[in-house]
Amino acid sequence: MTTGELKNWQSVQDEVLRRIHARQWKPGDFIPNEEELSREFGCARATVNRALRGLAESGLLERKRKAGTRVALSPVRKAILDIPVIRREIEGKGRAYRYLLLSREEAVPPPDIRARMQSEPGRKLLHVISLHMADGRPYVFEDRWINPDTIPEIHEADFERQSPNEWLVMNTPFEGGDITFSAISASAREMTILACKAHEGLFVIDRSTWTGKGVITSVRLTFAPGYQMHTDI
Amino acid sequence: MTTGELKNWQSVQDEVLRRIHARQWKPGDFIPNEEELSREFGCARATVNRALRGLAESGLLERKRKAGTRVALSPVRKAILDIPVIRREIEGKGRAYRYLLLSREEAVPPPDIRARMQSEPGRKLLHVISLHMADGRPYVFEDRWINPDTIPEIHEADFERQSPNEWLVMNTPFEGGDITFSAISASAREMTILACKAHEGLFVIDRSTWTGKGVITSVRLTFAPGYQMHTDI
DNA sequence: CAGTGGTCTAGACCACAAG
DNA sequence: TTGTGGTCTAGACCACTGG
Repeated sequence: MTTGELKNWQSVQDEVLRRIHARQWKPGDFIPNEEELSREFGCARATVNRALRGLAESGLLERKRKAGTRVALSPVRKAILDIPVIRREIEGKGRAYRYLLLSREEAVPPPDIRARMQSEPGRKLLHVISLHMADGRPYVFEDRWINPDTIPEIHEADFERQSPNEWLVMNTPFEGGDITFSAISASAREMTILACKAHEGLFVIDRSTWTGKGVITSVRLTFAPGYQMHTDI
Repeated sequence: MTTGELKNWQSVQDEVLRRIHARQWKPGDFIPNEEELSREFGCARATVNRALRGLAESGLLERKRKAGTRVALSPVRKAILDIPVIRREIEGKGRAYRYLLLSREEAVPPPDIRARMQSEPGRKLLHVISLHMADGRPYVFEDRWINPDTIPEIHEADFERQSPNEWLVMNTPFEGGDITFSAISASAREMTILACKAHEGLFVIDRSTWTGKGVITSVRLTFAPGYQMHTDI
């Protein structure tokens, strides 16, 4: 069967995907090398490379020099989650955003926070607690520690008007970080702030971000009951 | 200041990142076009393109034809989550994997499942419930519906030996799907199966996958207390 | 050692969108 | 209309790795 000329990398990728889904190329099989494919498709090898590279990045193909390219046996699928600013997330759902600063103080952090932020024992950090609301109802509760050493301008920030979440995103391009997703059961504090029932299951995101100068901030976002994080794969 | 010759796309990308982090190029700023940068760095335009394309995909740059390339104002960071087979996830943590089939039957699905799987009213689907254990303790509880119309070979699957999770990954390369993450509070059923206390917060993943023939499967994974999903950004 | 993917190049044309 | 990114090409060399 001839497939005609596939002149762009998208159509090459589509054709490769088609063959995998049609099980013409099965998991574990080696597929022809780039040079052969480029001859078959009537395009340059670079075009085939572009197509296959994408599929390898998404985990569907495994590529090794000398060995060749094979269809992944157990494809590790990758889900891509967008992490927008909370205000945008709420407004994006067509709901009215409101923000409330609950507290702002300098304090010595508890051991777990201190460890995550690699700050010295006894050193005070900025502790900001706030609430984001959608259509007047609590949406997510933000408990954040900020290291002023890595971001001195923080003292000029007005957290009455703008949430630390938004201020930091706009003012400190970070270089790296990590995110942890988990679930907790609502305790008295969450009950009060999020206006939920005792022991409701709550979705939690813990996030830390850093630059070359060290850890900037560590935050726990506790979402109101019913929150869902969704993505396509 | 001269940066010398940057001959590969990685070093070009690093240099661009450096300038953004050093706030030489600030959020909202336009950066020089590809042709200028390629002259400055002493490399081909394609090399600059490769470097900038990656940064645009990760959300740090915004590129538009004719307009040019600018540093994103509010970078929508993307977290990439690996979704491995559960057995691999457990074994990857150095823990002993065990799998238990709890039930397997043909049944008419409840309305929410039927809607998600786009199956006809009254049509029976395969319903498989199973438990994955790590070091002898419940790890995650798998409640899965499978549409035999889209994957007839399912009847040959031996779910006593291999979990539906693994069987499906190995046997049906899917074309698309969606994932939802949320939290619930443990009810009697979860208490029994996961051996946890009442009302503990549990992490939940709902996932559906499809091919051109329709929805293959829809699964709810309910994780034992303390489960965390982690990634770097 | 040799075969495969990974990358760079110089040049070309195309597609989109701002003015 | 025109400037910018998006892509393709043909060829070249490099880097890794299996045999």
